[in-house]
Amino acid sequence: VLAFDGVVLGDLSTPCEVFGRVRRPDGSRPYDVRVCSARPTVASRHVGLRVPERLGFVSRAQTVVVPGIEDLQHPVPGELLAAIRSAVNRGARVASVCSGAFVLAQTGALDGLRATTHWMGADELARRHPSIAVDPNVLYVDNGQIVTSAGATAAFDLCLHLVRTDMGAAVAADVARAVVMPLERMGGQAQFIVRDVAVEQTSLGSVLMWIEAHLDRDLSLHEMARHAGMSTRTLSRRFRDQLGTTPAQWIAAARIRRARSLLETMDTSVEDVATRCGFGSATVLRQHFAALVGTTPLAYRRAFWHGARTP
DNA sequence: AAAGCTACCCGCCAAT
DNA sequence: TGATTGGCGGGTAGCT
Repeated sequence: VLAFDGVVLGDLSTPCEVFGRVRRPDGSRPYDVRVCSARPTVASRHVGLRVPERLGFVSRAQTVVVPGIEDLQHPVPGELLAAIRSAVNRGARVASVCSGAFVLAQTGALDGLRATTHWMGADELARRHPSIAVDPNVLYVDNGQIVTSAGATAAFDLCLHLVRTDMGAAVAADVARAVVMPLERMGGQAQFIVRDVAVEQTSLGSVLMWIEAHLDRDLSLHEMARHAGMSTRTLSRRFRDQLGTTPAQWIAAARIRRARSLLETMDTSVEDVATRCGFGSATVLRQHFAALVGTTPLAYRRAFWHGARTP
């Protein structure tokens, strides 16, 4: 992970946290995360940092992360660009976060590729580098060797995506839990993952959408498998391999998302919400709600209500 | 809150 | 031969 004067602190710390917490099933750590900079200390907006590794270490990295810069007008040191460029040339994987795409673009590594960056900077990036196809509407763009991601929190998605391609979905799901990935993305992996071409092409993409559309039904593993055209055993395996969860857990998370949405906008009883989400009873809803959201349905409604009250 | 019971999950193995 | 699938069974999480 590169550091430099004017680095965006969150973009720097997120890869450290995510990759640093990854564990294989046997407990070992697949990633050795190092922060590298030209000089031993760098200044970020709110803090000063003492950085353990120099840029020379970049030549040993398999993956190089380029965090965002606070000021797009500030010139990027040549030695930093040189380190990135040589990493690209020897085939290392290079990923930019947020405005880090501007740094990466200056090395020429993005020329002719699709890329993304913070949406506020998308136009500027396209203006400075006309040969880059800038897409501001995605969380990240994976070109294989070169990866770019959008604003701050998309760094989580980028890192988890890389962990998933390296280590598989189960390991990625574990680390997502460890860093307390927001429920929206974690439980609702439909939105997060259906966008992902690799997964969308597999059989699960359509099954997940079918499930989402029939959440209120009593979905048994059997029924889902029949609809998916595979055995229950294979379906379970698919969930573990591609989503890192079990069918039942995934459905529960999807139902809770639906429940939250209903609680925010509809003034009906918890019992009714439970029925509409496919939970057998309000008790079951409360149990899952506590486990996934951390509160009770009514407390959640009190905090997040934004519908029209109907007497 | 307790208890019985269903169905889920996953390791294992034979078959494809 | 290696990869994938589907069935079996036991241990149990979760539902009634």
